[in-house]
Amino acid sequence: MGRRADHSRDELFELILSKAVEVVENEGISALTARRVSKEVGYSAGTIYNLFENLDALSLHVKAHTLDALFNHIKDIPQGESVEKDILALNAAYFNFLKLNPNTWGSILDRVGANGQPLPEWYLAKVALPFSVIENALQPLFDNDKQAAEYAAHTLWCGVHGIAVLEMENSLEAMGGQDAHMMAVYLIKNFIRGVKA
Amino acid sequence: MGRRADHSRDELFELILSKAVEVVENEGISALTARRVSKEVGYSAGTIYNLFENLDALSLHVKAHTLDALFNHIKDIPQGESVEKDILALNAAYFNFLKLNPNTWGSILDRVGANGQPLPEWYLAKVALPFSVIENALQPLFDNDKQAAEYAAHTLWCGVHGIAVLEMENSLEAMGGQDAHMMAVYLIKNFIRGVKA
DNA sequence: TGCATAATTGAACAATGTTCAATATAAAAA
DNA sequence: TTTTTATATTGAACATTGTTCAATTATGCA
Repeated sequence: MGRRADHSRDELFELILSKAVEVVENEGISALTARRVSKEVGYSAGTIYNLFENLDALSLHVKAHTLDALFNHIKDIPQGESVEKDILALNAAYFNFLKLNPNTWGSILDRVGANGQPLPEWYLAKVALPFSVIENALQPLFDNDKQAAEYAAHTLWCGVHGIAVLEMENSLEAMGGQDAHMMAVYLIKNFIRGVKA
Repeated sequence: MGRRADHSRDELFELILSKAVEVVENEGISALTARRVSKEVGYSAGTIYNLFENLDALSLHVKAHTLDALFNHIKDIPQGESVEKDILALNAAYFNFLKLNPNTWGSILDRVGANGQPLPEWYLAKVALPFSVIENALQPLFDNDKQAAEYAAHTLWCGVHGIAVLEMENSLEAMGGQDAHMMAVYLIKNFIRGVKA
């Protein structure tokens, strides 16, 4: 078959990406294969390679989509109470997102940067967005020192991320099956108290 | 070829495992294939399946080996100064280990528990060992409350782990390329100060 | 020595990512 | 409208993967 009138190049890009997201949401990143996506889209496997350099590129876009969704999920959380309450609200929203999206969020952990290539700028920018929300919430602790708030936000949220990662891979089983959300609460409370002290 | 006198069953198990570790150390987990390991060992690929249920089982043993190595790397770090100094010494050793063993440590993150199966008990026990070292170091902060020290150790070290994870996948690039070790120091100091307060 | 047991092989299968010559269609030119 | 050009799409093909298993061969024992 030759050129179709079905979709423009951009439409096809979005179509493939949306079907890929759907597959990952429903069945996890391991189900994301060229033939599987092509079947969902109604094109042959080769067509995918016309729009994405390779499968890694496609899965990177799926991950980017998840980062967008996470950002949208936390960016409008009501803020303005105490720093601790604000951060804990973001934390709750974060773990809520993970519970709602185990497969897509799990895909973020899979083989990121494992191909040796550095992550592209546009992707790193999406990684940074959720962190910026935390930074804003922490800012009052640091007066007008943006650098300090940024550093604290990065540090604290990497920590929260670590708890989520270990939960995701079922390693929290090794520690009496503690609840990840509550562990994060404990980490946050003590971190903030330490910063204040 | 039939049964050889070269190795006993146990010897062959260890031989395969040690070659697998070697491959992962040198080239990363993605180089761990049945044919590759079998070539290193001098047996056919089928033989591996005589000793390991499948490749996931082999790679789980490789990861377990890494956990052992990590535990051995930190278990004799001198302790007995202040809690903060003790923990920071462990932290330094931890990041030193990661720097020395990027491929094997990176393999720990790869697809753990992604097959849907729960992790076996013997593996979870190895995950728990390094945490117990942290627990001992934190104990003085909690008098004789072992539960509290354990919970704090789990929480804090999951946090440190998270920083290490993001560094490993090059995502710290998204935050101005901060030094992971120093971020962990910052997290630890504030956490301990918070617990003390 | 011969037999039973078990270990080892290697071919085979299905599935994967990826490439690319052939082809069919749409757009442009005549 | 007809012809030409350009390009999107296919599907077969290749290399590599995990995994299985009948056939084979070596070992330990009777």
